[in-house]
Amino acid sequence: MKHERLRHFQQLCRERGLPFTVQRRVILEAALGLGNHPTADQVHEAVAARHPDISRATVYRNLEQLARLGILAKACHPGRGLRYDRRTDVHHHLVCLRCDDVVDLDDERLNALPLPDTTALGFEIRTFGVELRGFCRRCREKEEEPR
Amino acid sequence: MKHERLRHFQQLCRERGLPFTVQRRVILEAALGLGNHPTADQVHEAVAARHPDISRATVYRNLEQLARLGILAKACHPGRGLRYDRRTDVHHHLVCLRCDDVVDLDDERLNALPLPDTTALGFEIRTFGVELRGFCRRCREKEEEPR
DNA sequence: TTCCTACACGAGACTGACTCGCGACAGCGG
DNA sequence: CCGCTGTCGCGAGTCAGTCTCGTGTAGGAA
Repeated sequence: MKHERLRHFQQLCRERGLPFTVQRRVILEAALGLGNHPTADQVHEAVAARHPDISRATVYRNLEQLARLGILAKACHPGRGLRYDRRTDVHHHLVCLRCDDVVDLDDERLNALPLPDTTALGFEIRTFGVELRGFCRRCREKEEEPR
Repeated sequence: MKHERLRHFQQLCRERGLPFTVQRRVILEAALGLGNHPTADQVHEAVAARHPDISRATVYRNLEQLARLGILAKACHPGRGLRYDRRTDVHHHLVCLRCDDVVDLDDERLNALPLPDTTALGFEIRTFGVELRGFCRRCREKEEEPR
């Protein structure tokens, strides 16, 4: 599975004329090998264990690149880069994958979502929200191909 | 509506024996007055316009407090404090409101969610995920009342 | 009203995450 | 093997967020 994604990545690089560097490969391998949603610095640490000469900036640049190509996803945890929302009721977010803008959305059907039973996990659900990811109007208008 | 939430806040402070300071009130007003998901620094900026003597640390402290009391919600945007997710398929997240931990969840019914029509907004949905917020097992076990 | 105490506040230094600019270097196509 | 183009490593810079500590103030008691 890891292998398959490496090949996929290599192919994408070729298609877009991006050099397939050693660093890129190592960084992707490390990211795939790490479990639950690592930060860029955690990936860097993992990379540095075997390749101490790969710099932090390179790791940041390449994770960004990998996310743009859709080989990795971005996740965001609360705790850092935090924002505050004056709405505390159930509502949803449209998140632009290109410009990172977020706008609120109300939708009856999403509000009425059937919540899963998480008691087996010991998790007590208090509230929820759906994150719809895609491209906003503005970004679609300046329709450049994702670099 | 703003007034009502201020009263609600004042009442909560009283119940928990928290001083209802001028700063707290001003900060809440500012946060309610700002639109789409301001950062702590944006709130600070808005506050500073009329109250230049309110420090940044105070704004941070109080926003945190307001979120704990449930008067504001935390939202997180991609862009900062970013994490990378090796899964690019549709899956969902359990987010603990106390310790900010995030774990993956798979659920057939959530995967089959009826997505709303956002063409009127010019937004093109590519993927989505449901964020279930609540309390994880570990935090529920050290069941202290939320301060 | 005045006093008391616990908590909150302000200032500013500090930490750690992230970015930028630049000269050197390495894929890759020819 | 050569040259072009984009990437790399470095190190300094920026910015968000936190901590410490001495001072101030809300709110309850007298």
